[in-house]
Amino acid sequence: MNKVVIIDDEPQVRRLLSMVLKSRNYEVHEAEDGPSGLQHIAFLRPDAVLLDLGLPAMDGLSVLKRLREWSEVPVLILSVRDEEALKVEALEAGADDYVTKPFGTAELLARLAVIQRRCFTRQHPEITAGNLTLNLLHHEASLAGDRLKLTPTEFSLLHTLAEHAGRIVTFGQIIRRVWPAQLSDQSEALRVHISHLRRKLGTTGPQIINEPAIGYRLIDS
Amino acid sequence: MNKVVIIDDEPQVRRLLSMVLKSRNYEVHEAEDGPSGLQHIAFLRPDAVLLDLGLPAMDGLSVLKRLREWSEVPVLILSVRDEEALKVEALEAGADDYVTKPFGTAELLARLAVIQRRCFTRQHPEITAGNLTLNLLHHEASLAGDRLKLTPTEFSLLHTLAEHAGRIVTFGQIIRRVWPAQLSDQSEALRVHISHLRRKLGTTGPQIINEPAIGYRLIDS
DNA sequence: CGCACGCTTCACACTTTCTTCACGGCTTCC
DNA sequence: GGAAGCCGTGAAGAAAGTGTGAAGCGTGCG
Repeated sequence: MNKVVIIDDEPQVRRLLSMVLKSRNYEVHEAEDGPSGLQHIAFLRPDAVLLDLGLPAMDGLSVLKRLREWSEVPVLILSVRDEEALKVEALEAGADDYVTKPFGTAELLARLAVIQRRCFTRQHPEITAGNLTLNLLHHEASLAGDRLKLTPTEFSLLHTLAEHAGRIVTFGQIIRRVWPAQLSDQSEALRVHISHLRRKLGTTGPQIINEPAIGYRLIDS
Repeated sequence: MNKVVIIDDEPQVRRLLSMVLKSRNYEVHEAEDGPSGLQHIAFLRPDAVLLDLGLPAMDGLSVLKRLREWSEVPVLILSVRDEEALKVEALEAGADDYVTKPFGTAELLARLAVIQRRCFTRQHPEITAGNLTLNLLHHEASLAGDRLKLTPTEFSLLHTLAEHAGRIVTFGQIIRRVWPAQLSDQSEALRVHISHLRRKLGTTGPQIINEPAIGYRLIDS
């Protein structure tokens, strides 16, 4: 059965969603704020998340960003606001789709089905490649037990490579991941960051191999 | 590079989209109606499609349904209409997302990135011919399990041949695929690259057979 | 304000890949 | 058999792509 976590502070919205989804055979779990929502997700490993942007205390965008540090579960954003800026921000932060309240149940279910159509290899909050370990939850990287000091961009870049360790990741894939919705060409910057990463990884850790005109590959050893 | 096909009957919309996407390093191809759009997609195998719902003659929904019979390329719907019924119908027919005109370029790019990221984690498109395997997503080729080190041109060339394994591919077809928008005659270079490929394929893999004055054919060994 | 930090841009040396050229072998056709 | 066209491949220069030090730019902070 499909598990869904709903994060919304309004009980009546949660009840409505819950009813609709249960009638479609979803297993529904509710949370009324960001922190408890994250806990639910970490514990239950749902197949999708419905997230309200307008939460008290910790807003939906922050929840999403935190979530995306360790999980790629499909997220459907719910919001009363119709501001393009917020939509874009949420999409850039890793949301999979966006529904504006009030919404029809048909549209909701259709969009939910779309974002779920992709089946994930569920993600551990930790990635390892050889003697390299990335803790996505805490944004920490360590090499053979020693803590690496990485800048945010470097971490994101290494994350992208490590996630597909051993395989080629194309320049386009990297740039879309590390610099989402950036108009200017980042390939110049990319080379520099690769250079920095290589220095920090040293000769004992995994190596970043260039595949000319295609991309990079992280290999153990 | 990322290939995108735009299907829209309004030239100014195509031009705007084309400009925006080209600045983001997409390779853009335009079509002004459904049938020619489908032809483009079939031939170019783009990484994403932007499809207008309000086309003359064959409407966007029909195009999408036809497309989904044989391709899973990510499709982003463009439409002036804001009817929920139509949105839902398009999403259910297999569209990946939906943007309502007029839209901001930032939102467009963000949504395009999202549906492409989905493609990134999707099942890897692979082509096989005998003991040769081409992973198009990662630009990797392997022969009996061992990875082949191919240059971009060699990969593209082998891709073209493998896609039609067993059948003749003419010089013209090859050159148009491997060197698009190249005016000078590449037949000299083609022979050299074929030579290199043959060496890398060795005697155990598929063989590249010359059909004099016509083209080449890849046959399983 | 001045400083530290991270990101980007630039310059330039270096590496890999692409194209061109040369030449010899092969096939076809008369 | 000979001429003409087609093809394969080594070698070398041209072009494209890559690595890295250093400088410039913006931001946040004491």
